[in-house]
Amino acid sequence: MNQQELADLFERIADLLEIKGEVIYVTRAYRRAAESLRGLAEDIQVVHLEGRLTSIPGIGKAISEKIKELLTTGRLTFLEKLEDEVPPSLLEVLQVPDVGPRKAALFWKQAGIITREGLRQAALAGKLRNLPGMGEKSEARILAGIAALERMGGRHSLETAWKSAHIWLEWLRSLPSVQQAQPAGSLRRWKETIGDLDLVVASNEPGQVMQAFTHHPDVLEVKGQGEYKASVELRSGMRIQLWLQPPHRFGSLWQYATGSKHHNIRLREYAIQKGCSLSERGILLANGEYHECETEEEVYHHLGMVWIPPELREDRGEIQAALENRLPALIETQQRQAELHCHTTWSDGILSIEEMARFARAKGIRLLAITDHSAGLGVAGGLTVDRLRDQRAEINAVQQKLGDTIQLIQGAEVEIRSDGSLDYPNEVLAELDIAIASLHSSLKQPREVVTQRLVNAINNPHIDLIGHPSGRLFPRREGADLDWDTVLSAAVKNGVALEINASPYRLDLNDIYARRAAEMGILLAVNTDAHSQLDFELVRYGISVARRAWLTAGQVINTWQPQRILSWLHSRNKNST
DNA sequence: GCCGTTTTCGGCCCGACTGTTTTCAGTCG
Repeated sequence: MNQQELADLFERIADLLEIKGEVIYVTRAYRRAAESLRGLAEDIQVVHLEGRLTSIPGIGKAISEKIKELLTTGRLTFLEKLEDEVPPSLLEVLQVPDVGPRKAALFWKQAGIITREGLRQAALAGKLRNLPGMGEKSEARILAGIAALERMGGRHSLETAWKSAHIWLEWLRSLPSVQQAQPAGSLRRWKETIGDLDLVVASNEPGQVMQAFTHHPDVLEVKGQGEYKASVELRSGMRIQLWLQPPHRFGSLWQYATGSKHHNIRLREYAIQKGCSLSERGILLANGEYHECETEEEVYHHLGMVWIPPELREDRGEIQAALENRLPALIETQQRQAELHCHTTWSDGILSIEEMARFARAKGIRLLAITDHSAGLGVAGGLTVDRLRDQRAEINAVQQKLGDTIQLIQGAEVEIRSDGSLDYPNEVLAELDIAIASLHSSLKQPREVVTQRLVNAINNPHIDLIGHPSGRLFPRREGADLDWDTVLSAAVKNGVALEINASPYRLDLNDIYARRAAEMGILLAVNTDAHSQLDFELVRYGISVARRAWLTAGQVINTWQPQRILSWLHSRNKNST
């Protein structure tokens, strides 16, 4: 059992306890522990074996005992008893919008409802309206909520969300009563996937903005609307939440709406320690005065810390670091100088080597590695050894044609076969300027097997970089169940770099392991894995993972001068021969 | 249930919005 699964179980316990009626602080403690486990980059087994469980924030005596029981027996008596008391199927009722723990308990205890379908039937039969605190409107909301749940496509990719957000922000900015419109929420923090779009607006005529927003032709339904915020569902199924404040309070609003929730809670707890109270309206000082903030910087500065980049606002130590003025100088997109992973018509790309090189150059890329697939990946039309050698001639020819405006090197994305061997023999790998090894198949192998495959590749002296290490694909394919401690240790030992694949459907390594890797001294590479010219634009998504991982430019190879990258690759090759 | 340069006990983020209420509870972010 890994920490993600443990986190899911503790969330489950929190939900069930809440329905049962446990005091809020107990359930909050379980949620805090779950969140902490999700952000843990270390292997929980190792933490357990070294007796360090209670050093994890939010995990004390009681929860650490439960973790021990789960890790040693695979079961948890406490949860089993709880599930006897509270029907677990109530968790699907809890997912219905506007149904929280109190309502779920009400439906269960007073109407015998324990499933979502049961809830739907009861609502259709008009049996909910007579329950205490319920009425016809609440009953209708529940039916609408169940319907929404069924048509909602779940979370959106970062790319989908940003494309939509840009259109809406442009539209909002075109309104005469809007002074400022900005992205907020998980979008602005560049989380891997996005639920709702959160947008914030500064305006002195909030009523006009609200009116225009809720009457936009793309709006299917207005879910809620007040003076300061509105929530709508679009015809596309996406939801948008809009927050409004006058310009002199915009900083407080933007800070609040950006989150994360855990970051805000931590920040507000800190504010209390300092004798003030923080909210989306401003800072309530000890003397009773309200300090309103026009900018986010004012909010953080007032609390005695530097402004925190949104990507870091996940309650992973950023507030302490900001107080001590030791936040990293995060990598920026425009610092990218090299692209080390792309495909051409030689395998499954859609452009020739020359076309890719020209487009890369236009994007400011000064070094481009052509890394087509090896033969083993049948679907991608991978290169045999003979074709690989032919390709070198074409790369040289294009290099000659383009002169010193861009440096081209030859690499390959070498398949790690299901038996752990590599797709090219060592003497062929040795001829390459850069060798990337990637997993594409047999990702469902048991942890020890799939981990060993990756470690074999890392141990090969000719491999420089591991491509999209876990192999995950949003939204469908889970990554391999890797033993990350083993993988990262092998990478450190061999000086092999790990890729942060920038495709919004991969984002692999993720932020948590990228941060851990960098802390261990492993080099990272942010690559787009481009198959066409448009894919070069995806770099921003990869950079967002790097920023969420607290990375500086120096830790990411792609920001290095071409000459430095070549020296690094050269030194690796020399060491191995 | 967790946690502590104001506490090992007594706290635990804060406000907007909705519906059923007539002053508030529940949900959400």
